[in-house]
Amino acid sequence: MKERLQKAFARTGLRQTPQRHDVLAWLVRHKRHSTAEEIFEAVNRSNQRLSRATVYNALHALVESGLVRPVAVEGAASRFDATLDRHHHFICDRCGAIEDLAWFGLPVKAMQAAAGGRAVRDVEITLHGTCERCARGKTKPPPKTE
Amino acid sequence: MKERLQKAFARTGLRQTPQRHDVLAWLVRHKRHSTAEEIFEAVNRSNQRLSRATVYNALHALVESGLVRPVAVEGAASRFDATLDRHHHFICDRCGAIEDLAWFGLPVKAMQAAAGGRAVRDVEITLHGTCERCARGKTKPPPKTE
DNA sequence: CCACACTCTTAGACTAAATCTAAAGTTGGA
DNA sequence: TCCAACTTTAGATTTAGTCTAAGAGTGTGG
Repeated sequence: MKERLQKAFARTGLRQTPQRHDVLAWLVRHKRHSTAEEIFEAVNRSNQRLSRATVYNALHALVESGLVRPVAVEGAASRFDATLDRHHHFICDRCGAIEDLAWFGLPVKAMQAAAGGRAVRDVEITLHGTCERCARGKTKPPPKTE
Repeated sequence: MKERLQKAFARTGLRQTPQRHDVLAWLVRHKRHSTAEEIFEAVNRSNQRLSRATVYNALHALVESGLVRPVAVEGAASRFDATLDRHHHFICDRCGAIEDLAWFGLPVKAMQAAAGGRAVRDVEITLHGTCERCARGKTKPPPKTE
């Protein structure tokens, strides 16, 4: 694990500070999609002491170098995701949970046609719907009677 | 136009207040992807006087009823998008511009396989890369030399 | 091994986005 | 008309994220 992170840092040329290491390690270890605040608390709780600003700095550096990906969630604190493996996301309308989905390919031709002259670096796919827990009625049903 | 909005409201059963109308009208008329703040200023500038909270209320009601879609942008105020027509999005890494792309279909089977038992309501696709303006060097190049 | 330049981290102030609250205004149905 | 439910309002409040200035860490040339 240590080595995996070492390599990741080496590969991207990003200087590895203890703080950056801890942030990335947390994201790799915990597959949920944490907010900056959660990471801040979690890492501080364990060993290292690091400031809020450092969490943001580290996250930005990691995103910049591609080791971490921001998961865009509307109307809430953004979440982050170590992406040493490719995957898509599913967000539940009702409870807001973010789940990982297996990677599936895209219609590259159609996509490039739509993109026109733009240089595409990455594609982000998010499915929205109802997660299995919510579908089973584990959470309160939507207020609409209709 | 008026009628189009009328119909949209009727279709969803959402009560049409002047404020909601104005917010939706702005989004339909201006194809850029506005923030709540922009809408607040724009609508107030013209005719109606409406409070910040109302803009948020209206946007949430509209999103709820499907007339408007939030465009999740990490690390910035969320933007909104009247979607009476289907399309995807492109976000420029460098300048942050959000552009609409022509709709293209997805590999439905693979997608459903990845989704497993989850009920999918919608799919959101966002391409990331460099927009044409930035590619032409109209903005400062990235600091990396590498 | 030291000095210097550079990068990173820190605490806390600050800004901006979004929500909450309590009161007043609308609306439609009985 | 009257009532109950819903909507809007202004402004306070909460929360996310950035900024700043000072200090610590790192690495390279001497």
